[in-house]
Amino acid sequence: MAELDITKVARQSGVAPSALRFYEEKGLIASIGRRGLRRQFDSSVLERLALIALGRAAGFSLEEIALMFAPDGRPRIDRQMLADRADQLDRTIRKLSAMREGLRHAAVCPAPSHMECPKFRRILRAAAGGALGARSRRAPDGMRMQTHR
Amino acid sequence: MAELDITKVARQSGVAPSALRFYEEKGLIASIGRRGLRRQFDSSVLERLALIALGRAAGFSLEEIALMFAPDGRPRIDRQMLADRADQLDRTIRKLSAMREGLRHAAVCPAPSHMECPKFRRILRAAAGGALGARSRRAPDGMRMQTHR
DNA sequence: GTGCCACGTCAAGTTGACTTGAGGTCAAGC
DNA sequence: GCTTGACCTCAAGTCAACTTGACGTGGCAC
Repeated sequence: MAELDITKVARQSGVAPSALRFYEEKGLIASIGRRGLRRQFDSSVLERLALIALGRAAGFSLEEIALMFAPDGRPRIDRQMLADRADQLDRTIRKLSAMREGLRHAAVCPAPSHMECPKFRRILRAAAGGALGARSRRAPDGMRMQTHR
Repeated sequence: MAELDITKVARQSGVAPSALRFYEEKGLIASIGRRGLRRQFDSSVLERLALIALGRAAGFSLEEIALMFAPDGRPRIDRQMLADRADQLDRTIRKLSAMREGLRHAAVCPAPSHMECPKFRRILRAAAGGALGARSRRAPDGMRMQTHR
């Protein structure tokens, strides 16, 4: 395994150096040493970062992800937790699919105002019942994709 | 349309009073007046809150949602924006579906460690290419569902 | 008429995941 | 040998969407 400095890791992983330092501080990754001041990483860190990205994309927090790594550094992923998260993801996907259909309809709906469209109102009720009604359960943070910044 | 005070609106919508005040401050909802100090709302605010919830669930920020209401208070939803968001949602759904399959497989995978499973590694590469690789495009905030707070 | 309490305001705090800024250090090129 | 520039540390700032706290007020029950 080759050694990479933080800049190379950043370039190859797409993770900002500041984020890499942050991850190290949180124990999510570990540098293998220093060359002078500079952190050196084993190239396996790239795989680790991919795993972290996977976890984040699946909705785990960094803290939860940290718990998935055993002290020896190898992944120690709780299979039940994975199954639970898969189910949760499944529910989310269903909700988003409904949402997508709603948006798609609203985009082409001939009603002068969306509020006058029965289908839109139905979706609205579903959203009110689904996104909010689930009793103290927050709506997903959403799928913000860095539109403008 | 009946008048509701903030407590009733909170109860019926599931939105906390502090959040309702916050929404009013942001111009997302408007109170119809006061009874003494207390805000009174037209019952149509419930529909509005549902619309806000729908927008949030679809991934719009409060700011974006605010722009969807015309000054007269009626929804002024940009159909192109909806179509765009539907497409974005679609991409997100695809990504999450892949993720779900990955999790589901990992949960039952017989390999002693996930890193030794070719399928898991394939998913990992896909995640690295999808969630991170899209060049300066952030991974979705995720589908955190308030597990433990 | 008067006390209570749920409202009100406004500023500040919270959370997660980072980024930014100030000030310091060191490996390498000239 | 000295400058340079990319890295270092540590604290503080950012962003979104609210919540919390401190302190004030007025409608309603008694």
